[in-house]
Amino acid sequence: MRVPKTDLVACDLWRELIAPKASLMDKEARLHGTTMAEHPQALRLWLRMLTCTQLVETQVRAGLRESFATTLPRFDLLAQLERVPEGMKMKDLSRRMMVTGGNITGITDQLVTEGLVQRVAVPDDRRAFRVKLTAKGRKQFGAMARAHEDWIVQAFGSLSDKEVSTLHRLLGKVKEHSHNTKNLSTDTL
Amino acid sequence: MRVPKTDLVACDLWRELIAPKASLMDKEARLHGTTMAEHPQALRLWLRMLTCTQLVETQVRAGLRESFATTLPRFDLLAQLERVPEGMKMKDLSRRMMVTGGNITGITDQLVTEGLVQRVAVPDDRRAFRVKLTAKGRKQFGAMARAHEDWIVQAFGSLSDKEVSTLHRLLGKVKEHSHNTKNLSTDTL
DNA sequence: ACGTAATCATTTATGCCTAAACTATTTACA
DNA sequence: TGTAAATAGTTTAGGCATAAATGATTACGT
Repeated sequence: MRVPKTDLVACDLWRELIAPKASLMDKEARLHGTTMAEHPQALRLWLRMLTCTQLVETQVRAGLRESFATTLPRFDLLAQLERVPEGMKMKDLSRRMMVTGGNITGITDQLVTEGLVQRVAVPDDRRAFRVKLTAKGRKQFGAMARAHEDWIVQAFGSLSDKEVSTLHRLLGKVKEHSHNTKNLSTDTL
Repeated sequence: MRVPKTDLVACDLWRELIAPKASLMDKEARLHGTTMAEHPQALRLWLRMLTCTQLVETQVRAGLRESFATTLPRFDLLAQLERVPEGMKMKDLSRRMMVTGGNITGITDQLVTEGLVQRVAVPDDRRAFRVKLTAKGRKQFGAMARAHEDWIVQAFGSLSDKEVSTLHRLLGKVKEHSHNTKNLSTDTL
């Protein structure tokens, strides 16, 4: 984690600083009438969320590296393919993994040289490939997925079932809101 | 947003898949008696959290790039320095930002050539530097911080105050748990 | 004191990730 | 049909991130 990376990035803090600034209502008014009152709370939430993500991600990355000599992006790509026996086009992988196409090219190249996936030509579109797991890839992913699941369960092991589902629900709202507003503001990617 | 990048990384999905596997109690037992019952729920939560983080992070990165021609890691480093007029040692920056020392060296180099920070020798330790903001750096960071705050408030704008504080509290538990267990399992970094 | 160990910063090698430019193909439409 | 636009994938240049090795300095134990 990482994202890691991206540009991940995370500052653990400079939190609980951020002097209380005036003009709270102005900013709130700009935000199509939400009920959010003081911004610093959202900022603190964001920084904490970033920290949590990075902590879990770091552990997962270390596990993948130490136990399987692989990386999180490669694991993620294999995971996409695992339940799609006929494979996926690179463009679809790009969309699903929320990364750029050039990135998919690189990760796929690695997995091809490791013999875990293969590129298959698409009959009716000579531009496109279909990336699919090899038998070796399917076997190797199985072992990684089991370990991965353990790591994640452990990472959230301090929460009750109810707390997990509350988190899941609230983050769902954040996700939907982000998806809805992103096309309006900056149409990146 | 990742983050970044990070090795950030995120797969949006292969979620709501993961066949219900047997041996639930075995794994639960391994987890020092938490109340977590079915793992897939934790996995789904994790993937959603990763997605949310990456969505917000992508927007922040785009904003920093388009509005200020800078990057998230540089912004994060400036943020660390902003409230510490005497500056911080590179080692401290590394710890606070949860990245490796070599990374801090690179980001600091960039900010030095941009004239936003400077390295100052530490009198009683000729190995170390103290990195501090220049006047230009302090001014530039102020503008970025204001915009950044707006973006974050907007990203969480669909949540009520209560929901924000619930999220903050639950993620606090995850964070503490991670901090407590990480030294026991893998002592990375 | 002196030598070993720890610490601070940097360098090197490698990989992920992006944005932007490019190639090749397909689609649309006039 | 022929040309312009869109699409699939790759390439390139640059920044972020890590792990591991190195150099310089300081701390420590005996």
